[in-house]
Amino acid sequence: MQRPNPFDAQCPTRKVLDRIGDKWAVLILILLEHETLRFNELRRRIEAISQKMLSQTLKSLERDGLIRREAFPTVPVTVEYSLTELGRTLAVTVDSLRIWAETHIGTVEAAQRRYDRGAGPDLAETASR
Amino acid sequence: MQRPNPFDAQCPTRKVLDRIGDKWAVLILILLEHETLRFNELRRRIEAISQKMLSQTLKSLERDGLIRREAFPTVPVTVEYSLTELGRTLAVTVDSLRIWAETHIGTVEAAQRRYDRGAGPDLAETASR
DNA sequence: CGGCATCCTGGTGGATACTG
DNA sequence: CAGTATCCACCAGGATGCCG
Repeated sequence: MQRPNPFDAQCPTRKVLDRIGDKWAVLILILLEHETLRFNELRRRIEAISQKMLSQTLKSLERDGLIRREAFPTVPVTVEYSLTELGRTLAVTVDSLRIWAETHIGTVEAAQRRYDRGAGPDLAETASR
Repeated sequence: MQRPNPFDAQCPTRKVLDRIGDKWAVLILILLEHETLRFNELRRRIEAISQKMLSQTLKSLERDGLIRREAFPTVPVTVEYSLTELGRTLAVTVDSLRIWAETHIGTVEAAQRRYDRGAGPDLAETASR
């Protein structure tokens, strides 16, 4: 079988990458990694997410088999979201991104300030050829 | 110092996460992980990216200190892009995402088909409380 | 509580043309 | 070759209102 090529726009692997590209999805995966949460609990935890985006993101994560949705017929209704086994493996991987971000945020911000200060940071770039 | 909280919209860590959320950025990092490339080479490799998005993405990656841009005064001008040390560490992390995607794409697609088939996949969801 | 339907806007990104 | 500049269409996503 041929190796998936994420640089091809049609590649299914690219679709997965796009899904991860969704920042809300990433945050939800990280949150659910350690506990089961209800809809409004998620809403409160993720500052500034609209309920539209939350419900939309939850639905596609469920469709992808990454999270499990359980509804309990209480009044009012109670709905719990948790990771599936598959989701758990992705959450671990994604969490390493969060860790990278937390670790290197300082370096990145310093680079940004340097870049913003001088339009031409390094003059060594005019090497001969 | 207080732990960065990516669920707070203002958190700088979230900004990094958002950057990774950019699918083009991810693809560029992966491409540059193993070789230095010129502008139009990148353009050819990443199917369907517009030159606007490419140049825009390259610029912000450079600003973040993740890639290095070197221009050579040949005619016509030659520009090479490569990863910085910082960029290399991120590329490694991001690459694990690509691997996850390639590994589990089959499972995800199966889950999607199951979900799309029956609107109510599992009936066990009506547990008592 | 946990959503869905509708409406509406701003900003993302494509297409095109031009330049050093 | 490696971009920048301009214009513009589209739709992601916020706001609001309603419902089981």
